[in-house]
Amino acid sequence: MKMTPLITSAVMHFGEMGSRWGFNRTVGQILALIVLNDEPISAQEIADALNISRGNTSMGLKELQSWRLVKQHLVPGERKDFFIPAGDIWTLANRVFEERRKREIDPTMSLLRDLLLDAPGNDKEASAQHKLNEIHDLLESVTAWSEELQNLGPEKLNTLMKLGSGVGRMLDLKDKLLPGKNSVN
Amino acid sequence: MKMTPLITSAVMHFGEMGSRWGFNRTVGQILALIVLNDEPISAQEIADALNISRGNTSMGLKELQSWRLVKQHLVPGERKDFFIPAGDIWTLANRVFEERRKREIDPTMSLLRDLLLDAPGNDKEASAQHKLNEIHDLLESVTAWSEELQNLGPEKLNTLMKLGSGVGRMLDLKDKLLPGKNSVN
DNA sequence: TTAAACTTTCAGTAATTTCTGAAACTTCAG
DNA sequence: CTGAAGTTTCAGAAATTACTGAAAGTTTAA
Repeated sequence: MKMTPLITSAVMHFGEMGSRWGFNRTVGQILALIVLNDEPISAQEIADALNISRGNTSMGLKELQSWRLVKQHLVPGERKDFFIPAGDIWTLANRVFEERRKREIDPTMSLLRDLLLDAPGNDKEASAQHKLNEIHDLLESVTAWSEELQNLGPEKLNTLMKLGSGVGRMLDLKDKLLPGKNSVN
Repeated sequence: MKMTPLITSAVMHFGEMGSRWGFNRTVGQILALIVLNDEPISAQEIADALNISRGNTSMGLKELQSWRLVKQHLVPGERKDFFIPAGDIWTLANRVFEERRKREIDPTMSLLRDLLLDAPGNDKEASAQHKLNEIHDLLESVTAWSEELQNLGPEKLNTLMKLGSGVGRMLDLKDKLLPGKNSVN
């Protein structure tokens, strides 16, 4: 399980970026190692390759499983657990996206909903509430849309993304062809 | 500058979420306070309202300015600086998005480009490189697309988002109407 | 040019987060 | 059963990140 220089660089980078992506250094490193490795890899091999404690490895793997980024792969004859990525690159990116939405947006939406239920105590509060409402609506649109996009599936999503500036033109086109169909939601 | 209960709750929550959104607790609190406050507010008032040191306040404001989320607002007669949001809610959300892309995606794209330049040393490296390439392409699409969407401007973007599941249907429609126009990029 | 009013910086401290490793637990072959 | 091979947990140590407050810096009115 000696890492090649290329893999080492990538693993180290994913470690450094880890905290910006919502997990910590070792979790990022473990993820990179599992993704870049062609073979299923055991917890012990991971600990050795990254020079981290067995306990830390176990926690990192647990977290990656909670993010649904890696999964266990049981090898028939073997006693120990092996790990592999939970899907292709596209799937993994999606999972990170979704999981982050849950952690970064959902709690705020829920708080905002609560705060908007109370009657404002005075003008200041009324104005603040109005702004909180704007934030809530924005987050709601973004959430709904991201779910929509996920439902499109990889192929269509790719078509849409590759469309580039064509999206703008397409919207115009649609307005001409299907007037009054804006309220699809 | 006594905060009302509503504003206090919101400010505290934005503080707690701060770290998940890419900055720290006080920065989140300061942002919320500036956004929810109708009047421009001075650094000293912020420090008092949040019970944080003047130094910390100054650093937080500096960071928020580097994110282009708040800006100075010079009041004619006054000596001190006042602060206000750098735009409406939509603009602010966009800035956070953009700024995070810079911090979370761009460095990785740049590393991946470098790693893909080297010739693979063996089969393992060749395979890893292939995966890194996939990641690179994915990030590139996402980046390009998010720029595209920003160029659409708020109104069109909103139309697109509100379209909901209509997007899928629209893509089908487009294929029928404009066959062979997929390669807009 | 002075000094009052304000801002920024930064060394040291406090708070938080991550990591280790030993102990407890689980599973299974013999 | 028993113990070997493995995993998980968690209290404390280490590392990182955030915060304070005093000192240095800046600006402007007089």
